[in-house]
Amino acid sequence: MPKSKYYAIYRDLKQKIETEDFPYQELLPSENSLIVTYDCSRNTIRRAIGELVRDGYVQTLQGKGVRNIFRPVEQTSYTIGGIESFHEASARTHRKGVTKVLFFTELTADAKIERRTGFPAGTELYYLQRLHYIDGKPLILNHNYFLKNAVPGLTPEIAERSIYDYLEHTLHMTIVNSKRVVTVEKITQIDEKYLEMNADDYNCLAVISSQTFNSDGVMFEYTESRHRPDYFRFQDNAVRRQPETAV
Amino acid sequence: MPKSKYYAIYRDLKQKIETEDFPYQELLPSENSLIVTYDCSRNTIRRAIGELVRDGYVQTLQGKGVRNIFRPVEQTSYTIGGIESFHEASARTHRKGVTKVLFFTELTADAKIERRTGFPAGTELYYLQRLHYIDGKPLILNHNYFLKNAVPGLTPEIAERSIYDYLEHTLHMTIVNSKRVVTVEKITQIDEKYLEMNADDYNCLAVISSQTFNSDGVMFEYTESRHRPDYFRFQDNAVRRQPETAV
DNA sequence: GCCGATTTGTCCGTATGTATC
DNA sequence: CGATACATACGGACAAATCGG
Repeated sequence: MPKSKYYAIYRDLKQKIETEDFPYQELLPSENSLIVTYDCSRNTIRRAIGELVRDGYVQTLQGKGVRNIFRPVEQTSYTIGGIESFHEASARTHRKGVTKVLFFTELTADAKIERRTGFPAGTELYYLQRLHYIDGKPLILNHNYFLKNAVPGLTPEIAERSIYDYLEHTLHMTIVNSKRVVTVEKITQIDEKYLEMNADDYNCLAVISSQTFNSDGVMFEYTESRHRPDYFRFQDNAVRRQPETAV
Repeated sequence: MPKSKYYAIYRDLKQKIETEDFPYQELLPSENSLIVTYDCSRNTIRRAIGELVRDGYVQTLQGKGVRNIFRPVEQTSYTIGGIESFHEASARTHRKGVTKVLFFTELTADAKIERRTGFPAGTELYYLQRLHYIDGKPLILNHNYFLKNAVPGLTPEIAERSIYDYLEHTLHMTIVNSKRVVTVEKITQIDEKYLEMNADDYNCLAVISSQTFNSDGVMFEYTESRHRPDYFRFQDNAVRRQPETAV
């Protein structure tokens, strides 16, 4: 948990915005007054505010101030920008998350797996299929590929609990970043069966493919998360930069 | 166009990474040496590097350095994090983008539109449907709602060229941020007709709903972009923050 | 295991530019 | 025009992580 000063200020401001201590559409206190409030430097305040901008909580306006534009939103969403395990996400949204391991094996990557995952052919991997239930409903079917020598000792029991917890707290791995792509794909018979869908209804689902890297710069995980479309929702806040071609 | 020093350094480093002036998986020159190279302060370098982290180009490792993890990727993607008009996006990816206006009208929001868009009932709006072609194929069907009094004088002719260009260069509006949600929805007859799809094949499509705000803090646009699933691709780079519940 | 050099992370203070009112 | 507010940039100090001797 980041215990830095800017992060504490960021969380405090964020919470004040969420609880409407700062009114919607109004300007927050100026940077200079926040400096006094939090007894810190200008840079530290600006850094906290910068995070809030990325979150879509506020917009900064040169010469005017910082406006609160936060609106509460359905919490079923997967928010972009951060990496979260399934268990962390369900805890954050106060839902009951359960994971069932459908399949667990070791295998060696071939040409087909290389194309799909990016792991070179010949790499030794763990491959597993897991089904995630939220409030009792099977909503996400995961295909995970883990680099065997980066994740030694993985077992179905661990996979049922939390792999990220195992990686971070037992193996002391540092997870750094994850490149993700959202696409829409045709449903397969496997999807239909486990996600309890009917191809006469929706015949597609939302797929998040991700390549995750640790602090050694190695991609240790490739995952394809297949989401039931009627419960899928992915959020983002984009900030406008003046285009290169502008006057 | 941001002409600040940090931004110039950011672009220079980015370009050097893309052209492999810095080798993949290796560390970039240290901050101290970059300070000499670019004749600037440490903060300025750090800011440029921070942007590269957000882009997923590099990862920073305390005590070690900054590692290049950039891999070239298909350019059909919509990248997250920035706001781009359709014309800007097709220029960036060197594709031929054409827009056709299917429908253009003025209307007043009712309860149904309020639920869908967030514009209060009674608000006067422009409503338009536009079809975007990429390299001759109709790939995106847009439903746009614009706040009439924020976007006066909008015409079908402008909508065929570029509305954002009109907003920024004629009306001198400053577009600030956009809240977006990606979902998967059932195809409609309209989609089927204009996107030249067949519901026996894919019966869903990817939908990006966005609420866009200007520097007065008013939401002036609600748009629903309906994408042909076989050409849809949305990219993201996520950075791991240590979870709150960590030891 | 320890120490020192290197490198990134956090924080502070200050100065100047630019937009708003 | 002046006061206020955010944006950019500089320089310095110390902490924390890494690595080699």
